[in-house]
Amino acid sequence: MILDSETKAVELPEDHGNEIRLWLRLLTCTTLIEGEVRSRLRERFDVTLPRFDLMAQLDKVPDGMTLSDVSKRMMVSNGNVTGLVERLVESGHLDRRTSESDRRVQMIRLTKAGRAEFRKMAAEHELWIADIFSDLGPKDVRELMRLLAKTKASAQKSAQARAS
Amino acid sequence: MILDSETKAVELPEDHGNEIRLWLRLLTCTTLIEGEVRSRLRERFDVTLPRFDLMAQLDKVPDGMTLSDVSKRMMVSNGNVTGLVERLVESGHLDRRTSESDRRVQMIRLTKAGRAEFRKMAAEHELWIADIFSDLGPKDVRELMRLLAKTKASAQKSAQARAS
DNA sequence: GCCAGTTATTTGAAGCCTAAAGAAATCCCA
DNA sequence: TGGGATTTCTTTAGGCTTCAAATAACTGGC
Repeated sequence: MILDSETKAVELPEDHGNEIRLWLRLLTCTTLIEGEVRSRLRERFDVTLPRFDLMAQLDKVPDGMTLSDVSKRMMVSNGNVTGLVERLVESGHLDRRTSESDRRVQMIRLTKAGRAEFRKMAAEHELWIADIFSDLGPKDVRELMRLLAKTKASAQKSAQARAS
Repeated sequence: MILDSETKAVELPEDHGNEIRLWLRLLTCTTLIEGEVRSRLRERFDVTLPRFDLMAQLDKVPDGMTLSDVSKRMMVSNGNVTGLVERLVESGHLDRRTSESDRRVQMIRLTKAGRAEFRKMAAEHELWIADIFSDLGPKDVRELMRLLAKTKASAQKSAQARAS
């Protein structure tokens, strides 16, 4: 607590430079890696990152999921998913059908060809990621996981507080 | 080294699950925070994140910089910057002029109004970031900075190796 | 059964983003 | 000094992304 010349409580502007620098560094790392993955996906498989991400979500579930589920998991808007799915259905990677129990709901899943294609891409993708992080030892990886979990929780708390 | 039944060297597919999980967590953190900052900028100042980022780059230099400099610093394409700048000049935040020594080059800088506007936004932005990271202690912040620096270097090395 | 409220998705407008091709200016070196 | 290579920026086509509004289907209470 700091008091001014008339003995009144004063808010001193604190310095948050370290947090800002941390955020910028986090952003730089992600942008760098994301750009690298994006380039390689395009070069190697002529596919975009959002399409790959969507297929990755669907590969985890055999029976497909709803558009809303996808949109929550990918942390993008509903309208975004609509267009993305449309193009992937068009190209034969996805299968889409209206749920019978609730006709508002669209169930989507990978086609056989889509799944095969994805598995092929995922196998290489895994090697790229391993290479990108190859200077980090197992201990570094563990520690980063821990600190990022803490960061995620902190950010969620902050977002939650604002939303309510 | 692993040998198969005929005593020939064999590449065993290694498991890179931890690296993949680390990358996904890194991406989640960034997406979460970026979305939060984006929402707040829109709500509070009706400005987009790319515009804020561009203005942040220009606030650091009094005499402006070239479009190429901006594009390198922001890690986005040249064409992208052209459009962004156009809109910010239109709205009176930026001043743009052709360099006299090299007529290919466009020098851009914040207008007086643009700088004032940015400073106002930046002050609040700093508080948001501080709040978002508020569960991390100073030690956590230092450790994250260190590990992300290492990550960045590793990713750059990998990208460099591919490019050459 | 009906209506108000909620939920799932789509649409539309605007902006962001990339890659690739093109235009203009400069550089460099033979 | 001429001309090919390079650099800087813009343009184009296509796709991604958001927000907000619209549509359609479901749910719960009466």
